[in-house]
Amino acid sequence: MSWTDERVEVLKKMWGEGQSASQIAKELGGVTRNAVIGKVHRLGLSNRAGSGGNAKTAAPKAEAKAKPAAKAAPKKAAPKKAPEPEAQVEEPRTVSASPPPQPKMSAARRAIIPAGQPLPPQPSANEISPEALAKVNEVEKTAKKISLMELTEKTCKWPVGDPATDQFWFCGLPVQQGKPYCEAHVGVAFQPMSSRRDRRR
DNA sequence: CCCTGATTCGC
DNA sequence: GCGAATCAGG
Repeated sequence: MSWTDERVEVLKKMWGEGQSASQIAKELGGVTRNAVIGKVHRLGLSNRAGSGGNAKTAAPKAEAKAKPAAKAAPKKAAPKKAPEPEAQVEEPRTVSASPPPQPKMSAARRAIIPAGQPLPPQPSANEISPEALAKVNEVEKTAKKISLMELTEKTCKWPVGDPATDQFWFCGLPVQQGKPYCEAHVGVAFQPMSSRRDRRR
């Protein structure tokens, strides 16, 4: 496979949307996530925030490790510094009861839900960590709001709203590994027994 | 172990 | 230019 204009376009789009390299690779097909990342870098759009944003995962170390076999001598050098001040841009999300835009449904359709997942308990917003709750509220604003049919094993299955109304959707954000929910919802779904214990305060 | 992106370097 | 191998981190 080669990087045709169309494929590059998809790459750019998805990367811009914050999709992970592996997701993009799967979507495109015929390439690995490494290829995607490599391409991303060569295209010069390594960081997603345009300006000011930094890849938080960039920590060049200058120490070689034991190589398994005869490999080239490692050269870790030229660390990049980006002294740019962060410019957090808040997007005025106008999410009322409007139908969520459905950008596109494509090859992301491959995993059928086993139908085994028990529905999560509704967030009885009571004794959950204020932080976790705040986070969830945040997330629910930016959630993908997908429908039942759109659930995959990799989409957060946290339900929001009343199933009896059309105000019902699933979070749909990328799940925490191993969990059925995204990070934020894992936070409220799985409470340490300790925290709910002495709620009698 | 699952994942993420970053970097290097032979091709 | 490409991407596997590797690295580093969550």
